[in-house]
Amino acid sequence: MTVYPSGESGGIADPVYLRVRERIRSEILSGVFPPGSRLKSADLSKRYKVSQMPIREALQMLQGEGLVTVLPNRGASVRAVDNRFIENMYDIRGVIDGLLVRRACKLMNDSEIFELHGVQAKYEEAAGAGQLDASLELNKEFHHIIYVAADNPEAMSMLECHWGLVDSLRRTFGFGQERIQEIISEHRQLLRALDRRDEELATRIALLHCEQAKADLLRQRENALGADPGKLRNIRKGRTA
Amino acid sequence: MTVYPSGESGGIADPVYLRVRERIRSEILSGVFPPGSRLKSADLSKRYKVSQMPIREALQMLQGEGLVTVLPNRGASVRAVDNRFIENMYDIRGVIDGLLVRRACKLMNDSEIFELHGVQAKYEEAAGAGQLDASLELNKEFHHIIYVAADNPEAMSMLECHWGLVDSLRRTFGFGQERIQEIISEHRQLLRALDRRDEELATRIALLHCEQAKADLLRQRENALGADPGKLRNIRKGRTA
DNA sequence: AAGTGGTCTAGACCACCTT
DNA sequence: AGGTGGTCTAGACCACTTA
Repeated sequence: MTVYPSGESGGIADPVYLRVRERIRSEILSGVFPPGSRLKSADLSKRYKVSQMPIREALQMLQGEGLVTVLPNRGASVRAVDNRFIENMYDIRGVIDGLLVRRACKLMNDSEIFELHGVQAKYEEAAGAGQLDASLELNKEFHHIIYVAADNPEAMSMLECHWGLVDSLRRTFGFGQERIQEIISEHRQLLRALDRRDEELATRIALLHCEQAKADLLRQRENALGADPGKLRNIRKGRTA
Repeated sequence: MTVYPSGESGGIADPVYLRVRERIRSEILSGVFPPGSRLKSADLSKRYKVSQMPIREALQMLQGEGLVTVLPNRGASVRAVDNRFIENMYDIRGVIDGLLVRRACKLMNDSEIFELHGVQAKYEEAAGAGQLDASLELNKEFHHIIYVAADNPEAMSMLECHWGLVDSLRRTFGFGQERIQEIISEHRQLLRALDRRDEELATRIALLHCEQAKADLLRQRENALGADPGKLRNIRKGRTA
């Protein structure tokens, strides 16, 4: 028996095109397919031992995530995951998150805010104990509750679509020393703003939260690349594999 | 010889999955497939006389536009294009547009702003002469120049992805009497803010511009549905065709 | 346990780029 | 023209839903 974890591709993704999507994404992020390289369906077909169609689908979805570019009759190529790309992603994230938090602030009832406090408590516990997986999950849950309350499924799916990418980056580069404490503090500030129903403040904090996350991720990435210079630049605009 | 009109699917879309996408989109918007109805690839396959794979692709893309929902192993269904949906779309549009205008305000050089003035002049001319197609096109060009200058291709493609939908809605419901004059006025205000490099003001105007567009479209739609009540509610949660 | 309908495969087809 | 590689088709396969 296979169970889908409530709509997201969070756990074990059953259909081939979803599994292929995961593999391609992780291989792009780990540098197997360098920026600019072309992703030919025939190659990938041999590599993953599946036919071309699921690969096409996976590539389309990855285009939705911003990781690849697909042109009609011309195939797919890897979008460069450089500082600019990460900044762009987080800038988008920031404004949409702000939008959703603003609306959530208007629409959430007290019991939902109470639930949020509970998740935050569990998050602080897991983060304090240094459990990365659990805290990533709880962090996701924290924001998810807000997104659902904002009652804008279109915006929510945009954000959650990018979450896969952000998650992968986080698992690759980790968090800075003090970032966890900052996250906790920012979440607390957000909770306070929600408690007071202060839309302006809540929106501002959400934006700031994304700015800080962006800055931290860029720092972490800078460090990782500085320490291990060959890691993501093995080939410049090279062949597929 | 077939020529692609500069990357967008603006003109004649060659590959089957793009043509199918256009047809499904227009049939959803014209009410052939009512909200909530399931889109079965086998049915569509017979209807359009193509095999299932291009249809799958088209549905995936339409999911990206927000028009349909696709669940793994469970197929696609039509997202309700109701007031809430339109509001959500324009809310997203507003914040991303704001983001791009803010950055464009920082990054644009004088010649680009000059070009913008030129497009605006042509827009006012076409709009004054009541040329709907030309003015829609020039309006698109106006915003496109700003988006390109903002140097955030990820955000730009999100916006332009939704443009197809907005365009279809506009062609269906048209503009309100005074809306064209408002657009001209709002564009002029935006130009003035850009001339002065006033980021805050420019961002605020961009947001307002989207709010007004949203309000106008909702009014137009309300009128159309009021005048012709059966048009989009022929079936409630009905079968496919 | 059968049925419906989504997914995958292999190979043919055809658009675009190179010579 | 030839080659590469994206796209399309038909049918088999298999997951999920009905009875």
